[in-house]
Parts: sequence; C-alpha cells; structure tokens
Amino acid sequence: MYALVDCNSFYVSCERVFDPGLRGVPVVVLSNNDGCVVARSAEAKACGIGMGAPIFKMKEAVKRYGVRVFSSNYTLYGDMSARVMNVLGRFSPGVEVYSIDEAFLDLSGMEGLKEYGYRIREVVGLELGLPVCVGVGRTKTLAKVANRIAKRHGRLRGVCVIDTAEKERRALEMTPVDGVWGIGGRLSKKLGRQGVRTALEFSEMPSAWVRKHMSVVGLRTQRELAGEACLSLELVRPRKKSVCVSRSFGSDIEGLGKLKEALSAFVSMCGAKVREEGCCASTLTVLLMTNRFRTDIPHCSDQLTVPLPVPSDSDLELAGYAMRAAERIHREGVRYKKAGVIAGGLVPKNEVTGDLFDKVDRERHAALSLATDRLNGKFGAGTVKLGSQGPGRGWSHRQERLSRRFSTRWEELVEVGGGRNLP
DNA sequence: TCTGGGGTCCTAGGACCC
DNA sequence: TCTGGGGTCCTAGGACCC
Repeated sequence: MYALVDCNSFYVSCERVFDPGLRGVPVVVLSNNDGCVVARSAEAKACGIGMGAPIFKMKEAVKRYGVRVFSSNYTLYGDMSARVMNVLGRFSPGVEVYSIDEAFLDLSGMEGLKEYGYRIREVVGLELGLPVCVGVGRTKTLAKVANRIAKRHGRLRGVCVIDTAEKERRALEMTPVDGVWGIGGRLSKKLGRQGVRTALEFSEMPSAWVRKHMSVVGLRTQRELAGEACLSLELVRPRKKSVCVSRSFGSDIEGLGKLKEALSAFVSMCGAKVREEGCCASTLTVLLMTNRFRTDIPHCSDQLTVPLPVPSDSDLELAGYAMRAAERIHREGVRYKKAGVIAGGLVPKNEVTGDLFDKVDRERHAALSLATDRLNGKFGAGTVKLGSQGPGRGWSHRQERLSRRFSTRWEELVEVGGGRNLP
C-alpha cells in the first residue's frame, strides 16, 4: 500500500505557523511577480477566490473580506518542506518526495493503516504546526484519489484509507475524472465528449480507446485506478534533464539591449542551477514572449535552441550563446512581456566529452564560476554579476508582501514579547 | 495598470545513417 | 517497369504535474 501525505494549503499554512493572527481569517499567497493566487486558506476559498485567479481581479473580495495577501516566500516554504519530509522519513523506510508539499510513503505489509495515518497527522501537527491529509491506496494513483477525498470530507478528519474493492469502487464513483492524477483539463474535456464523467467510468473505458487517445500515459493511469501498480516509488531524486529560469517583466521590454540585460541575468541564475546539479548543459534555449493576455497587439512566442560544441556550466560561455540566440530571434519593435533561458541536455560534469579543438579555457571558467558562486553565496545573489547584465533590473518583478525568513535567518526570527513580529 | 515559474513525458515528423 | 527496411537523433508541440 502507498500513502500520499499532502500539506493543506501549504504556503498559507507556513505563513500561519509564524503568525497565529492569520488563523481563522482568509489568507492567500501569490505566485512570483505577485500575479496569481497559488494558495488559499479555506476561508479565502469561501470568499470566492479561485485557484490561479489574478489578484488584481480579486481586489473587491480582498477588501470586503479583509483577505490577507502574501508574496511567495520560497525560502520559508522550502525550509518547512524539508522539515516535513524529515518527519515523514520516520514513518516509512521508503519516502518519495513528490513535490514541495507532498510525499508518497511505502506502507506495504503494514496493519492498522488508518490509525497510522492519524498518527502521521498528529506528529506533523505537533512538531511543525502544519495540517496534512493522508490518503492510502493500493497504487500511487489510488492514494492520490484517497487523499483528495480526505481533503474534501471533514468527517474523515484528514485520513482516507481505500483498502477493499468496494471502497475502491465507491471512491472512483465519487471522483470526477478531472480529479484523477494525470488527467487534466484537455483530456477530461475529451473524455466528457465520450460521456465519461467519473473516475469509475474512465476505469471502465475500452483500453484500446485510452491507448489511442491518451497514449501510454493514459493507459497507465487507467491500470493504476484498477489497482495495478505501474508507478513505483522513486526513492532517489532522478537527475534533472534541464533547468530553466524565466520571468515576466514588471513592464514590457522593447529593444535588444534591455532584453540582453535581462537574459544575461537569467542565464547566470540558470548557470548557477546547472552547477548546483553538478552538471554541464549541452543545449541552451532562449525564449521571448509577448503578453498572451493582450488582444490589442499581435502575439509572438519565439524560441531558439542552440547546441553547445562542448557541454558547459560557465555563465560566461552560456551567456555568449544566449546573446547570439537572442539576436537571431529578437524582432524589432516588438514589446516583450516575458523571457527565459533553458539549459538542456544536462550531463554530469565528470562525464563530459571534450573537444580536441576546444578554444575555451575551461579551467579558468571553472575558477571564475567557483569564485562568483562563493561570493554570491556569502554576500547575497548579484554581488558579482556579468557585465552584460547592465546596472539596472529593468526586468525586475514585484514582491511587495513578503513575510520574513523566519526559519532560516537569525536576524529574521520571531521575537517573543517584542513588538516587532508584524510588519 | 496589474494574469507565475519550473519541471516531466510522449508523439510525430524530418534528417540522416547503413 | 521495378525505387527497402530499420534504426537513431533531434525538435516542436501538446499534454500533464505542483
């Protein structure tokens, strides 16, 4: 059996741990750039604030209900996530960290699963102050179904165990097909046209149809719902195949010069990620996009992937390729809203095949990267940067309602008895 | 005025190879 | 007249996840 442990409204719950005044009131956390709502407390849901809603469209509800609004504080959430995973590790020898707020646990051979689920909830609650729900099933996909039910039905008190054929059938019956892990908006629409509404109906579809219209991925989902485990726990995080840095700009950017400054900044953040993976990139992709929500200007979304002659993890070298790619795809007079770089084809640094005619002095580049990473690590990101980044941050994004890094910075700790905790 | 960011996998089609 | 078959690699696009 598998358990899926998932934190409730994770980002909101993290904020609440350090500011009890947020309990019982509507709270939302915004995406990067303070754009959309990515986490909502139950109270905020009740105020009609939708998942993914642009916050500027929610102004009225925010004002009327006194919704507390926060920027994403990834330093805080990342640290709290690590603590949760640490606790979960005590409950099973097999834990797959699936996302920042979810983990699958291997509970095979165990008895008393419901009580165990309650125990997990209790311990995470006591030690970290975070509410979680636990779903248990024969496969990962069924555990997901169970978790969804645990979240929605208060009388279950956060734990749902699907351990008989009858319970499986009932669970699938009460789960809409778009609530199934692996079936998103497009596929559920397609299924809807076939008259399929629930997970149960999906599980009863002819597998030939599923294979043809939903590929092997859909077929796997169907089998998982039937109790056939097709997905196993991934106990070690697989090496990343690509890393990406992309941002929307505070305001549109026109002109190659400014665009290059932004891309230089992105490429050096991306290079840092590549080095963190202990890898080198074999390809570099640059993407440029206009605002897809505007109807008054023509949309464009261009990207170019350039293969590197020798895989590299040097900001300097990657930036060179990014600049040339940008020159090739940039269109004069277009106002860009978003840009990004992707370092692809990552290979471990010690497996890189060199080039006999390589002109790059890789030792010097490596020394430079090491020095800049150390300086930026010690004195803060951006202390040392590429000249091509320019002086400004014209691409800079909004982050106006950021809470403190309560759990990772001495100078930002909560003070008890002081008056300094609330901004 | 203001609409996120970072990943994965699969498929189809083209280029190329022997 | 008759013009193969089997494979790899790459990329773009589409779907999904959180």
